[in-house]
Amino acid sequence: MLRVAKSEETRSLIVTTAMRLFTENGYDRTTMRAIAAGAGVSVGNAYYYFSSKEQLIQGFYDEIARQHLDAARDRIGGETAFAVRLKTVLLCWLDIAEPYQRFGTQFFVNAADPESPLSPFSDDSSAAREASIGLMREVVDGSDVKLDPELRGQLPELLWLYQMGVVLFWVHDRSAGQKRSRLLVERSVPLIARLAALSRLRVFRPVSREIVDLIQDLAKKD
Amino acid sequence: MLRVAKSEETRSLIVTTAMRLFTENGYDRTTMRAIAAGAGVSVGNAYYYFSSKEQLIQGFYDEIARQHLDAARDRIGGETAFAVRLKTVLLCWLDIAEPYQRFGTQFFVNAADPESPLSPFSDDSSAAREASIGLMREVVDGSDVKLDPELRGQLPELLWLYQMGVVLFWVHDRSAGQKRSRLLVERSVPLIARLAALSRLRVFRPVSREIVDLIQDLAKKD
DNA sequence: CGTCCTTCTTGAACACGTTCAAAACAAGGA
DNA sequence: TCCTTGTTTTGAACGTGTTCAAGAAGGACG
Repeated sequence: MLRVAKSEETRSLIVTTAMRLFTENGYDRTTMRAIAAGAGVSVGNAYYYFSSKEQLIQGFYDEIARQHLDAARDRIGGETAFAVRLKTVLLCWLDIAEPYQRFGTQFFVNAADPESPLSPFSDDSSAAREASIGLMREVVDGSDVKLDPELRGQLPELLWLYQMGVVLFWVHDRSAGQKRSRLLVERSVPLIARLAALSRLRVFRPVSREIVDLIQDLAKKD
Repeated sequence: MLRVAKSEETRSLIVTTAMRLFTENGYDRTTMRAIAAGAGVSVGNAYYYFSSKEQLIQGFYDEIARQHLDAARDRIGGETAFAVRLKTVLLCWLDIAEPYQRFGTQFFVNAADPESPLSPFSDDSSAAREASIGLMREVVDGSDVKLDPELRGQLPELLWLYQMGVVLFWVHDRSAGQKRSRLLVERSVPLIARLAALSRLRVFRPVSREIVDLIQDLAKKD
């Protein structure tokens, strides 16, 4: 199948060129014509492989997610404190995403569109979403945290939502090295951990139960 | 100044036409050429009054916010229960925004761009944001809720953030009459109220104090 | 009335994302 | 070698948001 190899080569040449230009000049200032020219193909050819300009960044997004999963798993190995595990995972994401913040912003703008396949809530993203939630499950299960057992099953999904919140903050973060986002993580993680621990207290239980129920009800598609 | 009156008339004719076409056909499918033609002016003229297509919806957004402020104030008058007041304000927003959900979605996509003046966190939106936070302050102050006094000052801002979360959910909500969003409000408001009340408990105080501190530190521009 | 100045208005032109009919290419079979 | 079929590639063309040089309209002042 020399044919297939050649085809794959063209495709990857296009996406590589696109990523380079996006990081160099930003998403908006990079034209499809420039990408095609840079890759030495026609503009129509780029559209033969990618149905839109937006589509071009999906591959890039998957790449970041994959890197994060690997690096985070590596870094939390051995650690048993819940707060440390969670903090490590989030800081790790900030580390990996840092070089791309400039055009990452544009990505998240597109992702904000509920109709877009790039939305973190869309069906198209479900694989990536499940993987991220899975990582949060490892964070919980690999730790020695004591929890209301009712909460335990739902916590990974809640933590993923919390992570989406951090990402939202990061997108708006214009501080050097995204240090405000780091500050947010450093100081909100202990809070989360504390709240999770509080879930076992009698006064708190009805609240955490109701949170779990509500999320389950909202998740129902009806 | 007949001149000024004429100018205002043209401006408002353009924005009215735009709103009509947006609601009829959606944001993307409404072209600037169609808006100009519908208003009986040239396309360049539309750009004389509005610097971009996006800008055209800012006026509309202000309109919704104003309506919400009026209606919500009206509806919570007399009521003293914190949870009821909060719930009323949020349901009121859902009522008012309902007819526009279809192209409202597009608005919030644009608002997701941190660079956009439409972003709820931007300087350009600060007036509208302050007004919304002010409404939340009325919700708190007009109620008989007992709170950790440290939390009290910050709570309106927290509630505004919570409202932004509800809006984010609403944007993604495809259920009939946005009943999932209503469900979210109905059931999460009591939780919020309960958590607010818990803020006075000794075990909970360090947590609520730390939340207040964190937000203050993040608000510092440095 | 004529001359300036400001405010509005025009529509052609531009750059971009995207589409599509046509061509070029590759590989098998006659 | 020549045809057939499927894949890949091309670039002109379309529709869009946006810009801009040019002009029209409406006073103010001599």
